[in-house]
Amino acid sequence: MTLIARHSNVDQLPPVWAWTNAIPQRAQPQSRRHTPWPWESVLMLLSNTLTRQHRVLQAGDAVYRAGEHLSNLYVLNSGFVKVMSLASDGREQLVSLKWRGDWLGFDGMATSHHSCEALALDTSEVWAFKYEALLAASAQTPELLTVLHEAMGRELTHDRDALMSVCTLPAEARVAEFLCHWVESLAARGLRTDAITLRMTRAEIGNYLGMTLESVSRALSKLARQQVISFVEKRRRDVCILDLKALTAFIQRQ
Amino acid sequence: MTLIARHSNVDQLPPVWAWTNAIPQRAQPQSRRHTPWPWESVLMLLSNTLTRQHRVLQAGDAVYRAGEHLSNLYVLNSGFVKVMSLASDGREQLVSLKWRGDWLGFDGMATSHHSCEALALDTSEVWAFKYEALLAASAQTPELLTVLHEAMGRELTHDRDALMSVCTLPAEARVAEFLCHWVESLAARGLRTDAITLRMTRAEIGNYLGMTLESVSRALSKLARQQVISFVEKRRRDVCILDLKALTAFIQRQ
DNA sequence: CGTCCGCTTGACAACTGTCAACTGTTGTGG
DNA sequence: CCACAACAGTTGACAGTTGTCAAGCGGACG
Repeated sequence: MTLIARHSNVDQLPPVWAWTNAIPQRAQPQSRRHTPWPWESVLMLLSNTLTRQHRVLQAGDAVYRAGEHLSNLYVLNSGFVKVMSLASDGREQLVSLKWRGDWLGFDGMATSHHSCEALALDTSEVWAFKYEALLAASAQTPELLTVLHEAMGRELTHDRDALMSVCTLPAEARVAEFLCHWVESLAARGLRTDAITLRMTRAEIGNYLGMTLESVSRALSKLARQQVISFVEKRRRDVCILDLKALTAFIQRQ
Repeated sequence: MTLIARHSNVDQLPPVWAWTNAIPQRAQPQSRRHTPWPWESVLMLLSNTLTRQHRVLQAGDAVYRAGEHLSNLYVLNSGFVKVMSLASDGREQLVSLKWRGDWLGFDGMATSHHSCEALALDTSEVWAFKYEALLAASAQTPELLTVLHEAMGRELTHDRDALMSVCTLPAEARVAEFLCHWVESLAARGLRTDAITLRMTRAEIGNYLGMTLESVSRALSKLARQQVISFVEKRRRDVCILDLKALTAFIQRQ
């Protein structure tokens, strides 16, 4: 339990946060691509200008389902959500993972009907905003519109990064990048980045990264063998990041 | 020149259109995922509510470049544009192809700086709209905001379809899907769909689909060998769609 | 006319998927 | 409380798709 290694730059831990399982720490230096955004002030802006509806979800519950009419956009206030795209022939694709502060529901804007499903992977809380009300408020408050567009732009950028990843990187590198991106997401929210709790099966990770669950398992085993990561006891979903530099190096070569 | 086969449902050809190389025909039944949108009325709405700046580009010219400040959004009025995402380590990824009526520039909304490059693959004309002016006008005209958001939603949906394609389909199927999608794009614009002019090298197609140029070449050769497509004379970039049903069948099985 | 570039094709190698066996954990019902 | 089934994960052997390398062809263009 206390075997989790800590990065040396953790000099002081802030008070415990209402955040799933993870203990917050000082904000860390950000990566190049994923610059921090003031999601806390965004949440405040939203609370001040709009009425919201809170919704608590258990793991497995859907925020929205494919085909549903787009009536709300959502902001994830706590927990962890996966977004699945469904093809008519039965293929499923995990296209995005969402953390605190992320928006949900943009995939419904093209046709007014959601083209994806958003499923909670952990106990989660979302704030639901009526799409119409959001648009109306945006007309009054340009700041709100900017916030919305920034979020959409980030989603677009993320999807394209994902596409580049599966198109240009070999399987092992994709797994390494997956872990790095997870770390960045935690860092951007001021959470500790020395250990991550994958609340997904190997099959889900594999689907997300375009490979089989066996390849995911092998890649993780190799990273562990090389002391880049380690697992907490027998819990193979709790990953300690032993050497972030080595992990990022894995993305580039091989 | 006249060797191009015609689908039997072409009973009458409308007058020639100012569209690159392709001759328009009756609008065809749309696919499930890519529903038609009234891009012509969108163009009219835009011309009525905003001042626009026309810009003509030659093949190779950039609509915008990565890193540039987001000052305009663009609507492609004619021609053909590719959008490239650039990684800091030099990798390049063709993430999107744009036809008439498509919007360009959303990738800059996350950070106010474009994260991609948009390069003309053919002589093209874009309409540039000041982003600030567009936002201001959207506050006045809700219809305009809806149009904008629909376009962003479509882009998001497209990117996720692309991700699912590279993650779940084998190389040959991806090539077939690429051709099908091209046909759908032509159909959605009322253009003839029996022949398409790829204004891209095999390497560009391969980059787009996450495979090597050799794999693209082999896949196209196989489709031609099976009479699903054919090439116009020696021009290996002009593809006739002989059997659209067989082509879509290629997406599913193998 | 010669070079460069795009494309095709073959031979081979390598990465990754498939199949199978095994372990360990979790949850359920007798 | 235990036996059992179901599920998640790991690992090995093997096969197959796809990448790599190379050669050759033909068109475009100076």
